[in-house]
Amino acid sequence: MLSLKYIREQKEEVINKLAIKKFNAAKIINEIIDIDNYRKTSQLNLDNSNSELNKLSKEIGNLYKTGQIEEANSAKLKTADLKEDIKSLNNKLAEIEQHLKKLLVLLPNTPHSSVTPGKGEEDNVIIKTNGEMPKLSDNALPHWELAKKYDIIDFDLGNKITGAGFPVYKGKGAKLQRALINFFLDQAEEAGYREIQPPIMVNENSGFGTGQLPDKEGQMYYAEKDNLYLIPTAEVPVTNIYRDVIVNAADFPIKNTAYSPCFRREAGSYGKDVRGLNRLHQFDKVEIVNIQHPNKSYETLDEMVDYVESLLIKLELPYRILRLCGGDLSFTSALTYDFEVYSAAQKKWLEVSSVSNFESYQANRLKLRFKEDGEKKPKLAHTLNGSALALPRIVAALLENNQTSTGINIPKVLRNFTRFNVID
RNA sequence: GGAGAAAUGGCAGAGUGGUCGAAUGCGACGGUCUUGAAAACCGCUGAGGGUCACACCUCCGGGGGUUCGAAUCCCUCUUUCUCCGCCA
Repeated sequence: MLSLKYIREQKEEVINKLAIKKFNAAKIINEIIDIDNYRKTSQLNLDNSNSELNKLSKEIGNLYKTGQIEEANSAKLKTADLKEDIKSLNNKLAEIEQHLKKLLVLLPNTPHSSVTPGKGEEDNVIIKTNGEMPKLSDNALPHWELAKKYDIIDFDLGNKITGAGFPVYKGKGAKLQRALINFFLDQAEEAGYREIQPPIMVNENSGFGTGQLPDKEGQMYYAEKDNLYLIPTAEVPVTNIYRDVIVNAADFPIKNTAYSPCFRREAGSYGKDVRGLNRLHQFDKVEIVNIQHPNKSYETLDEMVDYVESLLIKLELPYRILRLCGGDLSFTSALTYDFEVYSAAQKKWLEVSSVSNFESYQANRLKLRFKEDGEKKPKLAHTLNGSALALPRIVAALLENNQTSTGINIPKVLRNFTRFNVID
């Protein structure tokens, strides 16, 4: 969430910036400021009453010590009203704070200055297109046909065991998954990321910390009995490692990577674009997460973009990079670059990575801070993350783009991992 | 799942009703000494609210209670450890 200080001090700026995200913030912000003022006066009242009670208690203690029992007893009587006040002031303050937080959580992150206005997907800015477009024969098959032909991914079987969107990878299909995961993790390690194997279920606090809760609650699978959520991305557990932590500024940038299965309910997306591997309820992904000093987070974002790009080049896939417009930017992000690969048989661009800077938006929820040299108070750090990469659409593009009459060729960089060169 | 013990600052570890936001040690940081470093010595060292700055207030796992007053007593939840049971 945005910090109160920022909202108070840069009210107009916040309103204008949120307008780029098509969010009308004026009313909420005015309410927030009013409530915060009320909070301050209530806090002051409470503090004064507490202070008075503390003084009285000390006096009573002294009276007892010097044997002035009667005086002590009569002083005690005076505390009753005060205690009553404190109790109700406390309750009131708790209510105010809760209300304030509820409003703060409604505000999305402000976009970076490079973000252009726009309605949605159609207004995203293509900043680069690269790689060779494959030339397929007229009888080229989409990946779901190829998956069946070579018996490597079984959607019907997944449907039987679990339901739609839970495919079963078999034989070389399963090995290809494992190869990609290992390739991505090895690459990340080479780029300086520490490998993490996180829990794939998280509690409510973690879901709140990275911004999935409360607003995206319906997108996560939820185990009611234990009050736990299946993660939609490793971003959630990995970033939450640093919840309530004051990190050492000398440790920046803090780089972690993790492979995890990801679970998404995808409530509300029917029919369109969901064939085959295009949209699943469970999929595999390697995520990279960075924690960085506010002055350097955009440098780091660029590095992450370069890194993701290097993976696509190594996999020999045609790709393009988009800068998301205000209307398509996620609730928590300040700036996001999407990567899409071209899946030649479907003749579609498929999103395979999303690299974002959240600035201090998540950090404020997480209370992830750092101490600057010579400064007394800790400051909020910046968090960033990106997919590097999400597997299913990579697999879709690899299968479609590399199909030949004799089988599907595995890209050279993966052959040490798959230990086969062709799926046939 | 059952029985018992515990949870205190970056870490270790005192503290069983007032003078405790908290001894002591280690670590970190600053300084003296040194060509530099180590050692030694001196100093400093939690977070949040509030203030121009102070004052003041809150926080000793979470929540609730007793009391004029709670790190300390009571209830409850969570977590950790030990023992038993079960088990990949």
